[in-house]
Amino acid sequence: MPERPTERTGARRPGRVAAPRAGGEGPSGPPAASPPGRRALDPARFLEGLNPAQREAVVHGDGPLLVVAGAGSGKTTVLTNRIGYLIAERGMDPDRILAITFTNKAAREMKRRLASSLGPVAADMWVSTFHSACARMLRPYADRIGLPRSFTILQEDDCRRLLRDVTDDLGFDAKQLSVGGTKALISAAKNRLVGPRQSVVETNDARASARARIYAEYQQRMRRSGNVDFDDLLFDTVTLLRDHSDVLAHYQQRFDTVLVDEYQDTNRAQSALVELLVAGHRNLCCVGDGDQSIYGFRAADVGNILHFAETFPGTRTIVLDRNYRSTGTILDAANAVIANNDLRPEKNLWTDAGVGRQICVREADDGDDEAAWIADQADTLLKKGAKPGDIAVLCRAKAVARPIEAELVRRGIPSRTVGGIPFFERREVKDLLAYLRMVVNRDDELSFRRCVNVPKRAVGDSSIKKLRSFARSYALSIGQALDRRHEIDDLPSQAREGLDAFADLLDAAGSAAVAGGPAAALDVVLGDGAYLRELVAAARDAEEAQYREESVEQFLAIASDHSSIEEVVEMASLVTADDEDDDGSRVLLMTIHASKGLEFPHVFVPAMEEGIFPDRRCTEGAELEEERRLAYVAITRARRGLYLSHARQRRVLDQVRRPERSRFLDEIPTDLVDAMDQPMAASEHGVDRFATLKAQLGL
DNA sequence: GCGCAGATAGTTTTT
DNA sequence: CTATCTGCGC
Repeated sequence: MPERPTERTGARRPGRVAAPRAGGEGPSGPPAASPPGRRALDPARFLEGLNPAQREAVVHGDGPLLVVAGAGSGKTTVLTNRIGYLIAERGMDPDRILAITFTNKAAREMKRRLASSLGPVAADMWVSTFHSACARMLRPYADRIGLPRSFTILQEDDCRRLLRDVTDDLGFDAKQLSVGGTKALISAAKNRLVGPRQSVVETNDARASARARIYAEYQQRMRRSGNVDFDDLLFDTVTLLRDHSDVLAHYQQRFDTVLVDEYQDTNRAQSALVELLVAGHRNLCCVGDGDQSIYGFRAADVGNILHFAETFPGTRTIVLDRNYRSTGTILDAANAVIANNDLRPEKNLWTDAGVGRQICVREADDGDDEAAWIADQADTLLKKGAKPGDIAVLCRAKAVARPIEAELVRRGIPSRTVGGIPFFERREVKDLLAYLRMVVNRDDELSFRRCVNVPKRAVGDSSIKKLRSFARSYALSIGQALDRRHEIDDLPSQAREGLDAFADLLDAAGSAAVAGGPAAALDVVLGDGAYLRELVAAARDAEEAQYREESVEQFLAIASDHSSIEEVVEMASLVTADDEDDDGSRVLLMTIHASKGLEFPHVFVPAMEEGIFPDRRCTEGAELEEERRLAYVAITRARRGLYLSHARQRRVLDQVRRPERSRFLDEIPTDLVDAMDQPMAASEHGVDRFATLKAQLGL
């Protein structure tokens, strides 16, 4: 049976004790056997094994609390233990705690830990990403801001498709106004809480003002079809709370305390949301590290955390700078690199874990040589007893990972690229999702266009165009136009029949969903097998056909796990990362961004070259500092071994380049680096040392 | 309205 | 290099 890509909360799993670090755990009986009821919780449990600073953060009472938590300083422990302590010691109602994380993965991990220390009550807590929390708060009141409550959330590529349409329809040249650029501009505007109107006012140059007009039209069409994009979730929720004091009051009273993880990565919209929610009681605990702010490109504002105490007067600030993760050498390197940034928090990570071994820096001939070297090193580590899951390759950009993965595959080293092809981005899954969306929200024009003729129903582009222009001339949504299709006279009869069949199918799927849930609705959609036949026919080979069929099966399995179509659709929109379990059996390849919050015994960072890392567009000012923070994040993922590499020659965009080694490499003190500046194999495994020496001597 | 082939543009990082 | 788009013939 194929592994399901998602998993719901681990609340029902038998729990382990939330292990406080630093092995001071007595033999005081295993609570694992029966998760304790709330009454039975002993607050002291949440302080066990914590250092003084961590303890202080856990027991802090009312009022704003900022925990500046360096990498590997036990911040997740502090956050979860604080929640446990609030419940156990202060009798706080789990149902009235809002904990916000940045990624689904982090949310899941926190839920898991809470479930194991608190038992079933943990399931009542709101532990979610900003985007999920917003969707949840927004939906019941969506009509207040002119959105149907059945609004659906658009994926990135749907947004782009819509933007392309808008760009064309307004008569702009897509070559001069790239969709990507426009999307970035709109996204930045929304994240700074700038609406279309203000955006038009703010611009002066021609290109930006064209984009502002596109923004306005894009927004209008989104509304008309009952859609929101990711950024709208934040923007609209803030608007809702700002403009509707009764709703604001409701949510302010709903939550007794709010906790936010990774606060350095919040943007203006997110911090505004938090400020609104806690304005009454000011019970807010934010955790973060300015040095790990790596989402500036997504409008994150480090200022949110750097100026936290000014925004919330009376803030208690606690710095966690004792690192429990890495060796002294790795920390020294990280500290040395980040010290080159101007704007940063007051802190320096330290450890008493010992120096550890030196950092290995390898200069490779080219990308292939680099990949071979990494595979060699990984192989050696495995032979010495490391598990594949102890090793991670962290890349600045996804493209860098490809040749490395290929090499690992060639060598038979099990590996997995995290975030490769997300499940919900697969074509067949998107097709089926479009059907579900249409059942929930018939006005969703993009979904309509996606599935109306899949499988073929003789409703081609020109028929869709007629339907759209009919809709436009009567100010109807696409769903209303569909329902009044008989009033359109110039539709070919085949298309007419196709639309009839389509509308009937949606109705049938809708009733099936009411009776038997989302899986039943999908059964109706898949009904006569036409879709599957087409899917298989379109596949290049048998392998692809099977892969696609499996996707459909998996999607059915996911659907049958949910009680309503709405739930499936929302989950699919919000869960983006692929959630396969890491069972430690594979070397992981991922972007540095994706690695935040994780740790590995051995970390490789390839392509440490000017132009790639730092990226060629980010070589000065604030952008360079963000690149440097990224390097800091990468380095601090490593527990024991750190392997940095660069190549003298690299093919980028099919061009051969000869990049300089990254300045970040030169910011690491040379005494921390393997003395020979040669393959790790040299010092670590005697065999290769002679070969290297001989090569150097020209023998 | 459909399907194929060739062109083509796009590549930082993600909820 | 590769997913997506355009244009052409059917």
